[in-house]
Amino acid sequence: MSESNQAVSAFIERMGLAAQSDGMPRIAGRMLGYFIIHGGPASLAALADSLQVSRASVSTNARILRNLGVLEATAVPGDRQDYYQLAERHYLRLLEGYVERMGTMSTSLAQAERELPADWDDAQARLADMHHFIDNARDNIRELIERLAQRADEKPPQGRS
Amino acid sequence: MSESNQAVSAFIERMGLAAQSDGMPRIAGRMLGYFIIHGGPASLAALADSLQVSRASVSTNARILRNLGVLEATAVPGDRQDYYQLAERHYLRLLEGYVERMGTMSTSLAQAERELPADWDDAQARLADMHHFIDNARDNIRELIERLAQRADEKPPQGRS
DNA sequence: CGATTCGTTCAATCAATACTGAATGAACCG
DNA sequence: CGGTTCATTCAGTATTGATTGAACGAATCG
Repeated sequence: MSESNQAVSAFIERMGLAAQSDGMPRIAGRMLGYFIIHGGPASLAALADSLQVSRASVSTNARILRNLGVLEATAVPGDRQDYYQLAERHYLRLLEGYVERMGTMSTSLAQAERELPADWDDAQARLADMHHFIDNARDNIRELIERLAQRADEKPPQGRS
Repeated sequence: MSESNQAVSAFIERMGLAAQSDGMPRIAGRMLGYFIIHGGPASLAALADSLQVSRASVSTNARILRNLGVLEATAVPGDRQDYYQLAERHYLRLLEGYVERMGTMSTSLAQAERELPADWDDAQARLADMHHFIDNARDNIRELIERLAQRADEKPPQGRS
């Protein structure tokens, strides 16, 4: 029992670090870890209690995850607290985040190509090269997402607690 | 001329922001932007001067980019300064970074599966589900990288300044 | 209604980390 | 060899952004 609890918090903490290196607040990552382990709907109060952070933090980070589409709000009949649970195929959203960042990258490149003198031959070549690559990669990953989402549809995720 | 300079520094700054949202120091991003625009080998002194930052910053960020494989050291005959230039297909390295992070994610999940009680049915299911997805995505992106790297081999990038 | 229980927001605090200047050491030059 | 020019490292500063406690407003219940 103490064994498992140890493993659980280690995992949750690791998720926090991983989130951080992805440019996300650490608490958001830990919350995600919590849900992966404990599943099911959980109230903000329960999260704050379990992760030992303030309710304010839980509230703001819940919103972040909700906006990302990783968490979704749910309701428990007869209880007026807000409950959250993992969104179906929440991990797809992480990839979508990558795709989005590549999108802004792409538009930056396009803008540079437009605004720089056309006879900056070398610069234009490098911009176009990179731009082409990014768009290509983006399309591929997007396609990958759709393929994976579809495959998950065939064998939908199981089991609520 | 003032027009282009304006566009150049805007682009460089944008690259800085993009780098930051990827969890990288802003100056590293700006350096990358510099090289995309100006190409060719550049000395640390030139970078520091052009980007208006200290030599110390340029030095440490150059090492970061070098370790990432985005920049590579080069030499100019008759000049003993250190020169840097963009690595061939530097953008591939960015994707590789994603792949790597997915790798650590994957091992975290594996470890949790191992250390948690096997009869935590729901938790194990969620872990396995996510784990499976991540590995899948990782393989796909890795494959994508190879495909794109290969395609670039056929029509290798042109033009030095 | 009055009291209570929530969730959210906001100002303030705290922690992390990027950046800098000065010091150090290595490589070259006369 | 002294002198010079670099790059790097390190301790300190500054900035950014995450986290918190307190205040507020909305909803529920007796």
